[in-house]
Amino acid sequence: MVLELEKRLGRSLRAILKQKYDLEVANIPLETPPDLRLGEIATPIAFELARKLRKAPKIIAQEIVTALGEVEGFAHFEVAGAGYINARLDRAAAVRMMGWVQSGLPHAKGHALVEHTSINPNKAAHIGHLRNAILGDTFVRLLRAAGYKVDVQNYIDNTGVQVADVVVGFLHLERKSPVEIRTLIADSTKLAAGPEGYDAAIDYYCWDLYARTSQWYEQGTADEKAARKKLRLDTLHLIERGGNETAEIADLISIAVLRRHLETMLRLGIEYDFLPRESEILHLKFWDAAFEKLKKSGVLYFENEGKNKGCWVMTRPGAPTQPIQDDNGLKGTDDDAKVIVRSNGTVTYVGKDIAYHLWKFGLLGRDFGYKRFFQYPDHECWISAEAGEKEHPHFGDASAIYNVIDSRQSDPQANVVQALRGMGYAEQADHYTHFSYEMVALTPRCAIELGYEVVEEDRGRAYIEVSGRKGFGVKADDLIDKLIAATRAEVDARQTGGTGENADAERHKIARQIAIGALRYFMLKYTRNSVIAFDFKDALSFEGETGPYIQYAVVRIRNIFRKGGTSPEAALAELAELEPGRIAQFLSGEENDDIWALWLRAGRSSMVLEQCISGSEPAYLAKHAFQLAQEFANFYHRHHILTEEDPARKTLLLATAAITLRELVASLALLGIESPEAM
RNA sequence: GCGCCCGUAGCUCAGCUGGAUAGAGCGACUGACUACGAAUCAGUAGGUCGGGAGUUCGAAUCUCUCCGGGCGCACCA
Repeated sequence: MVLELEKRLGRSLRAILKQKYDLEVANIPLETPPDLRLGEIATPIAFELARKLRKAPKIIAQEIVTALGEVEGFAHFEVAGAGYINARLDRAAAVRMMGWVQSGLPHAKGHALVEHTSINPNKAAHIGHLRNAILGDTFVRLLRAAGYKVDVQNYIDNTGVQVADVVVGFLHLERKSPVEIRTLIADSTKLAAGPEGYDAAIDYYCWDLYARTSQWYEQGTADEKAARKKLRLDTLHLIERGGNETAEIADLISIAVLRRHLETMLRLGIEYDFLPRESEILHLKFWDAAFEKLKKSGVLYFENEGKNKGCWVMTRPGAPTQPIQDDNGLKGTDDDAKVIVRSNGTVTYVGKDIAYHLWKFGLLGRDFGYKRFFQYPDHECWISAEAGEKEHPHFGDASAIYNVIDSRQSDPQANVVQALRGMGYAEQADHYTHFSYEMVALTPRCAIELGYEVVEEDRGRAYIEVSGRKGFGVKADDLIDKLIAATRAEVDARQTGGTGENADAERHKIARQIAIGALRYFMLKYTRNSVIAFDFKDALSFEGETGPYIQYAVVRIRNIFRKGGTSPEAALAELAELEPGRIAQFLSGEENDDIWALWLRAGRSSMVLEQCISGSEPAYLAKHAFQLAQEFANFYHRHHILTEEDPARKTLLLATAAITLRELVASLALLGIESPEAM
């Protein structure tokens, strides 16, 4: 609602500036006044024009207000302060505008591809991965709500060193045979379903084994260390090549761990459409196709001199585009260039990534094979395969891509974009978004609480980085379990869900909804480039700026309708029957500002959604939902709806609750948070 | 050395493309349950927006510089 009105006002203002002063202003700055008493929308445009027109801002503002006359949806305009133009909305009209079911189907905006999670399939997911997956999943929901067709991908590096390390651990540290490994995986799946829970699961097993193997590389004599490092490299090469027993073991492990990751993420309502794997990128020769294009476009050149002699390299972003020349005009070498093909002929990570991203945009001329892998309640998740199923959906060919990858990888990401641009794909490069975010770290207190040794040097720090290699971190499933236990205790204390036959199932469901709400909100309330210093005290909090606070507002509204024997739909239908004059009466005056504030906030949702997408920042919506809930709590305490004697006013109050409910539930859903029936 | 990010209340963080008296949560202290359930609300205290200079009618926001912290700068992935 506010978005539409702002656009309308912007158009009117632009027309006036053109007609009156012959000025073309592309973007009229519009803002929210600090106080409702100053109106709902304001513009400081007169300040900007003061110099150009050589007139006082106040006079310009007055001229514009006079020229504006009447604009539909607005009550009136006024000049305030040193030259602000403040707009006051026609409150009754705004309310009636929102009361109708307006949203409709958003128009098609294009095909977006979001890649997130992408955990190395060699250990359990931890809180850092949760932030990635929750950010990515939420952004997917936002894009879909805005009208994009979205494919969700989870890239699986099943042939990298991390998987190799676990394979080395199984084969050489534990000296397990392939048969034993197979049995272990099968058994762990059964055990994890029983009382032992996730502690018995394969990803937990690998968590410890990976840490032990990493340590093992560093132990022993110099000769032993060298031998172990060689073992690691040989294992990696066997896995990359494929078609051997080591590669089969690696595949077994990575598939089993991957399934666990999908299960963990499903607990949070996170689903994927496609799982492209590195093994297929290698075996289907994506690189060969990319290499030809890179050479042809001149992005890659062969280095004959300097430290990168014998490599195919590319110029880094920001570096001079032409090879460096010395004082004598002789072409020198760019030692700072990025190596893409090593002197031994193998491709680096960035090289493979360029090929993969050409595929994402449909520019590679090759495709994956596709196999069914994981069944969700309402759709299938596919995985890449060398020889896939005949019938399969098609992925790739996106017009915009979003890579949810932590900020430490911004350099390689920039290299890939640079390569695309260099190949002439400027349009694609412009729609390539590195959706970067900062890591989740542990506070020293939290680390000590978990029983980790914290060296003196780290105790004074604000946070300590999580490390899979060291086995240092909080596992995702452990955290979820802990949250559910805590919410269940609260639910039991309140006897939410009653004491009847189905009480246990009901309470479990509610506890789960609240726990997930708390976790997702916790990961979304911080803006992307803020490091989260994780602490159980904050993550297990259900009060204040948290998911449960917002869910509680929803439950309260539902209780009102339940006790009042009516429904939100009925309340809005009744509102439509009310004459505008009465609505205006109930919304005018400062004593009713809190009611109007709720409508206004609720009416900002689509604007917030747009901001979230243009800024790639889900935190704006998290904040918005909280503020809406907060304003409702305020309203709730000030007005007792069900005992309101004036039926017309009661209708308006009920409609206010109905609109708030609609927007809260919708906002929570976009954040991936369910709205419980009771709590 | 080069690049990116950060520094706002005791703590954790918002502050949108520069705009009107800098906000929230937590913590502290006062109060409010016979109510549409207090996972709530009202109130109080608490900030030279890291320091300095500049641009501007106007700077937490833009530029420069300094200080302090984090992360990247592989023929690793």
